[in-house]
Amino acid sequence: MGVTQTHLFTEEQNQIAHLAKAIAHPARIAILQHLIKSKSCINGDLVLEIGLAQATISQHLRELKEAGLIQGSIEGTRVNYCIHPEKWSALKSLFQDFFESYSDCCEPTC
Amino acid sequence: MGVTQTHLFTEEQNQIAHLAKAIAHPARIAILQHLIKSKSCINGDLVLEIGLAQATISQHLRELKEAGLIQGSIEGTRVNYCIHPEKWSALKSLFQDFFESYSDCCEPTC
DNA sequence: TTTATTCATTGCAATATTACGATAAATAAG
DNA sequence: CTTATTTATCGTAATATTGCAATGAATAAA
Repeated sequence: MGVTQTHLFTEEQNQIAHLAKAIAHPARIAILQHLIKSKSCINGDLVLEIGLAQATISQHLRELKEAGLIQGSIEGTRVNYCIHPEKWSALKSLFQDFFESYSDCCEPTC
Repeated sequence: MGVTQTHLFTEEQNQIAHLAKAIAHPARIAILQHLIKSKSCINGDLVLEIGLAQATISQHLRELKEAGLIQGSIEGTRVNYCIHPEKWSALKSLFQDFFESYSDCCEPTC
């Protein structure tokens, strides 16, 4: 137990849940918002901006990278992280479709 | 440790993260999709539809209820669960704004 | 070369999540 | 009243997440 039974669900259900999990932490939202605001930014900025330890930020960045939402390019001793445009679009579409599958079709009956 | 430092983040960041967490499990996505499809439905249906144990489904339903995304009304021995329309709208708006804060403003620089 | 800077990784502790059997609570059916 | 049926809750085990200090790896600066 303690492990999600992904085989019980559709590809789409797992995909939505997986991407939701990637953004299911305020630090990761803060990171994404900061990347959006400053277009591209370096890891050190984030440690100052957010009050978490460097190791913790690095871990959150890795999770976002593994989900495909951001990408990083090495620039000397620094790393330039930014939003992955295509993946962001895909995320947006996936969630939009999911959210609209309700408002399109349904009226509450209880 | 192991506890999220919510005080470091804005209300909005915590809100988005919290709602993302509520839908960050394929079983909960499956439940929401089923509620959407069948407009209103009972718990027992979900146990059959999804392959998880009754106690597990009940737990997921509670999490969705705590996030405000669904509501349940007792009907005999059964409970009629359905999407909470206002909360669903709020969720949709919150995420839409978040997603569009990127595509509105930014071109990748790396 | 030596030293500093930046970021990733490792290892660990605390806590949260996922899943389920067992059981309780409430109503319906007999 | 007795017996299902349905759902919630409790307890527990397995695993995942969060956070950080310490350390490593790589480049830049001196």
